[in-house]
Amino acid sequence: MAGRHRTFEEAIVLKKASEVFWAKGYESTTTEDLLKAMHLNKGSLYNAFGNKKSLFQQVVNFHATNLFLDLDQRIKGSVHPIQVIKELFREVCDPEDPAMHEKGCFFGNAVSELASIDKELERMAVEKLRTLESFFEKALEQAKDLNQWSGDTKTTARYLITIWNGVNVTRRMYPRRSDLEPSLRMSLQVLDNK
Amino acid sequence: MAGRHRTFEEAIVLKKASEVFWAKGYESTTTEDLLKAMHLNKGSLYNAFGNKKSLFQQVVNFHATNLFLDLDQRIKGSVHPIQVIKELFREVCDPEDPAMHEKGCFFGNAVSELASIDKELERMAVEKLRTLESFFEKALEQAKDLNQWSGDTKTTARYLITIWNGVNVTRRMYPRRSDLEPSLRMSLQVLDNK
DNA sequence: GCCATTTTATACTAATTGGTCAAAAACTAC
DNA sequence: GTAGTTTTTGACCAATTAGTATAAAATGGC
Repeated sequence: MAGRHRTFEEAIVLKKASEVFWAKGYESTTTEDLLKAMHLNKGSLYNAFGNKKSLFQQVVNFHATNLFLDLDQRIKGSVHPIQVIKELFREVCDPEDPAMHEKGCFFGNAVSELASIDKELERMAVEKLRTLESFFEKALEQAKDLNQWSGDTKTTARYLITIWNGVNVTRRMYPRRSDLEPSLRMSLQVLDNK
Repeated sequence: MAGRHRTFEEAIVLKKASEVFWAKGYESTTTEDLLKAMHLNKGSLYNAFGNKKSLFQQVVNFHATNLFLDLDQRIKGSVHPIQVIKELFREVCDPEDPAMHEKGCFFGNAVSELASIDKELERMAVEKLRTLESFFEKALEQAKDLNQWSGDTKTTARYLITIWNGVNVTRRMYPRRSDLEPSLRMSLQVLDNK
C-alpha cells in the first residue's frame, strides 16, 4: 500500500477525543474542541474517522474495549471476585483524580443525553452498560462457585448496574468520599450474603 | 398600569418548555424548538423570559415546585410514609406513559449534561435532587416516629436518591416493567426494616 | 378619542456549527 | 527518479445558532 503515513497514533488521539466527549457530552463537543484536543487538522480528522458521529462511535468502542479488557483481567485470576466488584465501586467514590466526579460514567452520560436525540448512539451506549452488567453477573457467578456468596445473580447484577448508574450521578451531588461512603456501604451489603 | 395584556398563560408555556428541555436536554434544545412547543414568537419569549438560560432556570424551578408540592401533599397526610416512597419508585418503573422511560429524571439529566458545561445550572439541578433526597429523609423520619421502620435515616435517604438516579438510567436500558421489578424489589428491601 | 405602554410579529445579524475541497507534502512501488 | 496513492493543511461553505431591532397591533388611563 503506497501513500503518506499517518503522523498520529490512533489510540492516542482516540483517548484524547474520549476525554472531550466524556467531559462535554456528544452535542456540546464541537469539531473545534476535538481538533484542538487531538492535535489534528480538520481534513485529517474527517479523512481518518469519517464524521462526528462515526468518531463518537469509535470512541465509545475504544473506551469500552479498554475498560472491559481491564475488568476481565481483574476478575480472571482473582480468587475474590466479590472484592473486585467492591474495589470498582470504591474507585468510583474515591478516584485518584477528584475531577472524575464531575465526569461521571461515559456510557451513562451518553444514554442520558442521547435517549431522545439519537437512538442509534443511545442503543450503543446501552449495549456497553449491559456488558458492564454482564461483568457483574460473571463475577457473582464466580463467587457462587467459590462458595463465597449466595443469591440471585441476574437480579443482583441488575441491581448493581443500577447502583453504578446511581452513584455516577450522586457523586456529582456529593464529590466528597465521606459523603458517599456510608450509603455505598449500604448499597453493597447484598455482596455480603454468604 | 397600561399596555397590552399577555395572551399566554405562564404555567402553560412553562410546562410546554419543560417537556422539550426534559426530552432533549439544555444544549440540544433550540429556540426554534421552544417557540414551536410554546406557541410563542421570538419577541414574546425573550421579552417574557429573558434568554435561553434564564428560561431554563425558570423551567427547572417550575418543574421542581410542582413535583415537591405533590410529594409534600402525598406524605403530609399519609399514615404509611414508606408506602409513599415505594409508590414513587413503582411509578418510575411502570409509568402510565411508557415514553417516560426515555426521558428519565429531568434533574438527573441536567446534572449529567451540565456538570462540565455550566456549573451554575448544574448546581441548581443538584439542589433539586438534594431536595428530593430530603423528602425521602422526611418520609423515613415519619415512618420511624410511627414505629413502622427503623434504620439510619440520613444514610438510607442518600441510598434512596442513588437508587432514584440509578433507575432513571437503568429504565432506558430496560424499558419493560418486568425487567426492572425484581432488582427494584431488591433495592427497596431496606424499607422493610421493622 | 388619544397617548403611553406593552405584546406581538418578523426581518435581521453576527457567530458558530459540521462538513467539503483543492492543492501541497510525504510516502511506496517500480 | 517517477508515477501513483495517501495524508496533511487551511481556506471555504451552507446551515443553524442565540439573540436583537423595528414596526404594527392591542390595551388601559385619562
